[in-house]
Amino acid sequence: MRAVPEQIATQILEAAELFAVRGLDDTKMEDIAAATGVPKATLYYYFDGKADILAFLFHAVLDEVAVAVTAAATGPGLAADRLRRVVVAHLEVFRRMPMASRALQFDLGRAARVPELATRAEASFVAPVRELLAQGARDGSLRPVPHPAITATAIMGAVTTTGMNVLAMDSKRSVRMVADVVVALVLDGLHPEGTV
Amino acid sequence: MRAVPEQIATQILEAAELFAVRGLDDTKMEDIAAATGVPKATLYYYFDGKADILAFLFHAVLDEVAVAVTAAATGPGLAADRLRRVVVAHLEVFRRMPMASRALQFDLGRAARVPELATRAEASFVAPVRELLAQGARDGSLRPVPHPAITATAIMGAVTTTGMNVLAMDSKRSVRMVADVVVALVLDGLHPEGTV
DNA sequence: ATGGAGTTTAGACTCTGAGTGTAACCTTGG
DNA sequence: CCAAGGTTACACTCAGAGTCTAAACTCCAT
Repeated sequence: MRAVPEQIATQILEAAELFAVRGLDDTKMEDIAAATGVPKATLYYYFDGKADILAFLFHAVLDEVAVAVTAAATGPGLAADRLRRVVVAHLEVFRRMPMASRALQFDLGRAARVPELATRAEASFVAPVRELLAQGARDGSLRPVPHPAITATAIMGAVTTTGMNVLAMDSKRSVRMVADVVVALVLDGLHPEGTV
Repeated sequence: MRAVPEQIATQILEAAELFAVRGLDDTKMEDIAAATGVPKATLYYYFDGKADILAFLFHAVLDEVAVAVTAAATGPGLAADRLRRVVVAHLEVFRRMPMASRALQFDLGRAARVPELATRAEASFVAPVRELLAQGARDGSLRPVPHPAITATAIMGAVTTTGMNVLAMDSKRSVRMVADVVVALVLDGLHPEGTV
């Protein structure tokens, strides 16, 4: 993949809906050319193929997540507060880039096969949350957990699944409300008050 | 899709690894024929095409989940105990059918596009858990939540993501241990003891 | 201005692989 | 023994990804 000009990058992002609703396979290069206004030959000039265009899109989403999550995770305050802000920040990406998020979910397998993308997904969310769990155990704002990596994975699953199924699919739900539900689950659990 | 003979069904299940590691597109009908020992023409006799074979595989996984989760959800005991058993039952499927689970995750988009499969996935997990949340609020074993559907979605995300990334990918982790971690997160939350 | 390097595009081409169609062969119950 | 339906080989069509070529254009640096 060559350095992609601004103009083309924007077009691709805006055409994310193509991939989101039909998936990579049912999207012809000519469809992409038509939707973006970038001729097929030019697309091949910049990208190594159809999958490479998708990878570019995923890259953009994961960058967005990485930046937002890192900022939230390394900000001020107790670990528990930062964890809340991490969840909100991640969920906001689903609202900001619903189509690209859906495309990512849609062709997840293809993304996972590009090792760099899988690593980046891990680094964008699981690693920061795992670190936050350790800090929370230290500053007393979070209960120590026996397997932070697995707990972090579970939290990521809760966030991405709600982000995907609720925020990216239905623009009427507010990010704040969904975040409150997820944060309440993750921090308070489901046991009735005073039972823990 | 015609009624698939036992023999062929078993072969397909066993060949799930093909789809799990390469995805549907990079798997040729000839690959499937070679892996299963079922000639290409015979595959086309029983299935409506490549995607239909994948749908059959997904069907098998979701049936497994639906049966296990329903049994756990409708068993005896308080809602909180049943919720724990639901999580364990669901996670056990990832261990029992790791390759088919990975295939499902891999080509998730394709599955979601087949409406019947999407509905079935919803009915297999989200609906029972949502119902359990309502029962738990009644029997006092679970805290009432403002948006049970979203909470149920978040729980499903936590379970499927850990099942996928931990159990289906790495056979060394025990289902019991992973289930304990997820259940602790979902029931107790991360707040330190006595804070809630 | 001129030449060269890189960008952009059209269009024709190759090649892979999904899916079809046909006909042969086999198996089994009546 | 026949008929119906299961099973298979093989040859075929067709869509679409990706390649190649060459022309046109842009933007410098000399």
